[in-house]
Amino acid sequence: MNIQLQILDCDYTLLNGKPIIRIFGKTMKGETVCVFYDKFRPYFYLHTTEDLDSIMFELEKNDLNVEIVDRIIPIGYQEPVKMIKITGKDPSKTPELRAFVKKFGQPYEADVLFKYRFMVDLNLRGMEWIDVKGNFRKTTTVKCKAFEAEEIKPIEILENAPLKYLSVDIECLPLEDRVATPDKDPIIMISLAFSPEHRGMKDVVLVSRLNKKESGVINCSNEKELLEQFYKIVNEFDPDFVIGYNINNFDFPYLIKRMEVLKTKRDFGRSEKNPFTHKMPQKEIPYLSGRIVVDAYDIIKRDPWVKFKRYNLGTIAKEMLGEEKVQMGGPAEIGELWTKNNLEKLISYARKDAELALKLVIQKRLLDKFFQLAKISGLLLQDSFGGQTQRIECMLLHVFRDKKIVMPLKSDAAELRKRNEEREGYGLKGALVLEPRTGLHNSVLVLDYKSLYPSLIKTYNICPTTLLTDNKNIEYIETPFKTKFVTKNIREGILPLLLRKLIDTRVKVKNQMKIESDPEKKRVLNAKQLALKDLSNSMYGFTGYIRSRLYVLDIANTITSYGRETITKTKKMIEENFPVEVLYSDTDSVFIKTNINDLDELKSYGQKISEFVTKQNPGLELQFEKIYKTFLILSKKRYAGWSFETDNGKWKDNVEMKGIETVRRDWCTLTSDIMMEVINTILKEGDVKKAAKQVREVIIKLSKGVVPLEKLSIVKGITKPLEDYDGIQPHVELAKKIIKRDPTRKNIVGERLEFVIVKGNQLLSKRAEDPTFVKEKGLEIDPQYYIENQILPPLERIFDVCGVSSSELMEGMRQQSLMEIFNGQKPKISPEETVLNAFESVVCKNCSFSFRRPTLNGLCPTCNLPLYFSYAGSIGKIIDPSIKL
DNA sequence: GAGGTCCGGGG
DNA sequence: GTGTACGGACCTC
Repeated sequence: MNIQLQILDCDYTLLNGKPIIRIFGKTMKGETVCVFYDKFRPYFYLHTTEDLDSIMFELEKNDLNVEIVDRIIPIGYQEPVKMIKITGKDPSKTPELRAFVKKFGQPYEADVLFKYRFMVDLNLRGMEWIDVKGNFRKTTTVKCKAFEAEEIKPIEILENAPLKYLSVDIECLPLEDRVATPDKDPIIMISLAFSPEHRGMKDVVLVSRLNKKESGVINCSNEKELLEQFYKIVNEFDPDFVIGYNINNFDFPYLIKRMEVLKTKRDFGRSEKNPFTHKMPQKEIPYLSGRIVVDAYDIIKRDPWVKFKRYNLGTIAKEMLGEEKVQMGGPAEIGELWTKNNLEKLISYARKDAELALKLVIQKRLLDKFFQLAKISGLLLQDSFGGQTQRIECMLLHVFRDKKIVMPLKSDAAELRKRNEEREGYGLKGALVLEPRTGLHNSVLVLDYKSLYPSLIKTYNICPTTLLTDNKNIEYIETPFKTKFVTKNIREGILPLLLRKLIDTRVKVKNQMKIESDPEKKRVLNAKQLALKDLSNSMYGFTGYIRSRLYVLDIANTITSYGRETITKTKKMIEENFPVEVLYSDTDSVFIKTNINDLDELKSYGQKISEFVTKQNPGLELQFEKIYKTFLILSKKRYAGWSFETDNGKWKDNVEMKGIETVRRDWCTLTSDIMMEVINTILKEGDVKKAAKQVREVIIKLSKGVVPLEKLSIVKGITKPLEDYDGIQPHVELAKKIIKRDPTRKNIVGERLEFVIVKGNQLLSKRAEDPTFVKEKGLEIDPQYYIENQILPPLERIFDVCGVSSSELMEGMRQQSLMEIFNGQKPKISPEETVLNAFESVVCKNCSFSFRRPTLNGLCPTCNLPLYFSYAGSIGKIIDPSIKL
């Protein structure tokens, strides 16, 4: 008979020293099935320059199955060579075998995980569907139905099987004055949330104490029973996904340790595999066979597109779901509520946390992109949460197999050392970032190359497999880095081929998206195109990543050098053919200053420039990206702009900031507020003087002590016992004071302390105080600290490039009394005498014509009258034009 | 700015 | 499990 399954997980077990592959999957009806397959053996390749026959003889003597095959070595363009394919019996013995055969030559693919060896060979991919021929059979080794396979084939089904999600959150009780440690401190509650409902429940809280009966709560007589109940429910519900918030780093390791301590069953995966964490030097990663562990925290934190100030569940739930956690005054309150048997709040707190983690994953569709990454790359979903390297490796393995190319081993310590040394001497030169013309500018166009590196790889056939290392008489392209690659006519590189497929598919998917009306299907398509984009963009990094299996520094350097050449040429081409100036450029984008004010006109001008450049650059496409009506650039990678982009034909504006942090953990909200205010004034009103005034007003408010304490408090966490801190830090000193004042508050490790700096003669760090304490005692804050450490440092650079020095910004602050500054006016300077130290343009006051650079004789070409420098709305002389030219 | 170190989330 | 985290912020020189 045949069954069809969606692949959730894959591993193997040994039976009589032989491996049996297990594929855990789900049928369209929602049945969990484990497919057993015993016809697959571990193997790898050996390349040697010695006599093949004698080595074969030697290997056969050791009871190994050997065969001579033709394979291509991927680094450097070359023809296939003879290799020995060595087939073993037990995958776990492969490292031994690999070490043994190293004396005969170079092994290939001898460190590919057995499950992936199998999946690649049968062309199977995580979350994809398989059609299996075979029969159901009885087994006790897995907890679901078992199916003995004769034949396994991939099939194309777009839908997902019905999947089940379980969210888990534990609460524990620190017994002593320290963070909860699993070898000593008990778990008091386990909260579970189900999707779909389990026996009519959408959630349940397990409590390790007998208490009054309540719906949605299961009382257990002790912690051991609590763990047993948990085990029972997980197996009954049989989830495909086990979800949590920071579950990888906290809940799971803690649970496992407690189960060990209390000697309860721990195999809550779908097989009886017992230790279900991989022990790694510094970290254990939970792994449940047959299920997928999903840590919402991990996924949200790693999203490169959305950044949050903090990643605790409270902040994330509020920002992403608009929901609040149940308020709890830290671990101390948990202990207190538990001791006083006041469980109502504690239960709702636990219940809410599991619910929030579940909602994040399901409502925010956190898994969509990973489903697609698994389907495209071939990784199991569980492994798709990791880094880019594994994804590329897996994709390459699939293509390499088709093309009879072998995958090199991962680098060992010696190889890594060598690469590190090579890097130091030889280096990997990155992208080109041009020195910007700092200051405030108007009417700036942003054009950029869409996927520059992937396009370059495709266009120039850049790949380890096409790199020409010796002088063969063959058709090739020489790159600006002086490396040579054979042309596509000779052999299409694997990276170019993969990228071509990824990019073409992405175009197709995006077109499908446009005509798709079903929002559900559209969402899946969108996840797919995002996954394709992620994969295309990470291809370049693979050749330059130090632990890469295809580490070829020359290739990484070739790509970046092509990038640098492209952007340099682009700038030149634009400035030579259009009356504009390229203000700044980073990697694949150019910022162009124009004299056009109308948005639509600017856009079509931008398009005209990009078309012009694109025409002269085969394989590459420069695109109009957006307009900055005003653009303030401080330095490389640090700028702000008032952006205008079209959305369905309408202009949408936004104040954007890149590299300028307005929000930082170690800044108080007053700092963030004033930075935002200043940048907005400068960008939207073009009024630097007004912005400076806004700063002076804040300084005056600080001096008068009228700024609310909430705006001045800084938050820092106590992460370790106080005696372990070396230097003196404000929040640590405050912690000491707090304990001195209130000895019952011993458990301060792990708490986040809020503090303000107050006036006094002591060292700064000794003057940190709790805001509530400051209010109670009527203490005064230290304005000098806030001005010098919180207000001025982030603002100085902004005003500096706008031509206002920090002494001007603080003008008179030290000499005059505060009231005088508050009321006083700056002396008036006639426009002709204004001194500027940067300029935007040169203007003629007579005909109002403006130029980008001064004329040679300093006179207006039409009126023959002296020209003036214009900057941020004022006209005047320039202090030292050579600096800014 | 290069290089080294600490830290995150969780209770 | 054919294994051995990671990326960013911060500090120091």
